[in-house]
Amino acid sequence: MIKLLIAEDQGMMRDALALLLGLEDDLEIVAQVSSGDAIMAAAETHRPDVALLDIELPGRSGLDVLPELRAARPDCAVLILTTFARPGYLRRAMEAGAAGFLVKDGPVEELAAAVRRIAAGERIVDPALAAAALRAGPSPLTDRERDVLAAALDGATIADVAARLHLSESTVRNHLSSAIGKTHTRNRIEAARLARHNGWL
Amino acid sequence: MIKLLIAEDQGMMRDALALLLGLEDDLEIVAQVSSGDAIMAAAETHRPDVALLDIELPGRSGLDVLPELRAARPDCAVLILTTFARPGYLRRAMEAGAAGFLVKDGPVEELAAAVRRIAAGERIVDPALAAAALRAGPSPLTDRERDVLAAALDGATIADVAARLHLSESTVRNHLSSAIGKTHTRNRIEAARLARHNGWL
DNA sequence: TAATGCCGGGGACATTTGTCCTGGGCGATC
DNA sequence: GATCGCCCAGGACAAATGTCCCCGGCATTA
Repeated sequence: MIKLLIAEDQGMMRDALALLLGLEDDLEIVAQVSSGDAIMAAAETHRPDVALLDIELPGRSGLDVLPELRAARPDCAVLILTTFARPGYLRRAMEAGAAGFLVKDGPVEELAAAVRRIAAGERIVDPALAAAALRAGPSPLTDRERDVLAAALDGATIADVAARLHLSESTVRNHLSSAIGKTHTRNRIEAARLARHNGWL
Repeated sequence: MIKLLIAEDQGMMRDALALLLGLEDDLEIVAQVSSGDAIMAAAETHRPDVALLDIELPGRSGLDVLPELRAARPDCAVLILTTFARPGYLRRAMEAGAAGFLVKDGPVEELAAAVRRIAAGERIVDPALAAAALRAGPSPLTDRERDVLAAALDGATIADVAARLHLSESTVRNHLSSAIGKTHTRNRIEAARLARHNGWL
């Protein structure tokens, strides 16, 4: 019997996954959580064999929790299940020790199969996505450039970003300019969008 | 027997919905499509009693198809099922004759219940969302302002937008300035984000 | 020890953006 | 026929943005 933890914020998707996987004879859902903050506690109490983690979650993201979960429960395999096929997501997931990476686009049958293979010790990666990850390369951004881009993503002015990060406007300007150059874009909006698309934020 | 059409692009969600609803004795899935372009043809050939439409779809959006579907098959009730609880979405859906509006956050049980009630002629709306729709009011934007905002959403410069819409830069500037004023925001990024959030695009 | 890279900060400068004003054309409405 | 709102367009101007310099501090590496 493979014990499963599901972390997914969208109620309908979470219920559906739990119901469908629960129908399988060899699978058992031992925990369902809807926020990233709840993952660790649920993993500690229910000791699942496989954790199904969404990335975009309220609280901490699945990718954030991943390293901690791997450290605390190395025998629990992690399958990242996400809507967005972003190269940087895949890269970070694999570097943090995920056993698999699945996009929600595929048919549901893929899911149960992937869970079984992962429980058996295999690794699962979408080949097309892996290629994209290699093509896009690792993030060219420094930590600060990432921070500044992330803070500028919602249309904040330079003054806003400077205030939010406790930096001077000059510094913010310089980091932004540098990020724009590295991403070969024309302004911070394009730079921020590209960075988000590649999973660099 | 209630005949159902499902339009949903995310494979895993579509499969899960079809499977779960198919388990109900009084429901029958007669068509599943993954793009907005395919909805009309499927509705014509399979003549469903209820159509479950996602909004964000490749090709035409569910809201785009809605009026046409209502006109061609008035006896087919439409239930909009979406990830995003945007006031403008709800408003457009109801004005175009949708019988219900459901957010994917809720539990799956809601869904089958909603389908039955809609098939029986009732109307379903999330009360909290309805309140938000009334609070946000109708879109204050003119058609052109909407176009220009939508074109500027991805970080395009004014020159880009002007070229894309075959307008002069002055005109684009003016429409943007007007949209910024109407949305009480500080720049086009904020204006575009707010408009998208409210479902005005 | 020297070189390198990231970080925080500042100044000068050109470009872009946003605002306000003007104007003409067009369709709907009164 | 006049009025109103929207559309398109241009000019003038202030503010924000992006680029290119500069500097010093600090940690890692060669």
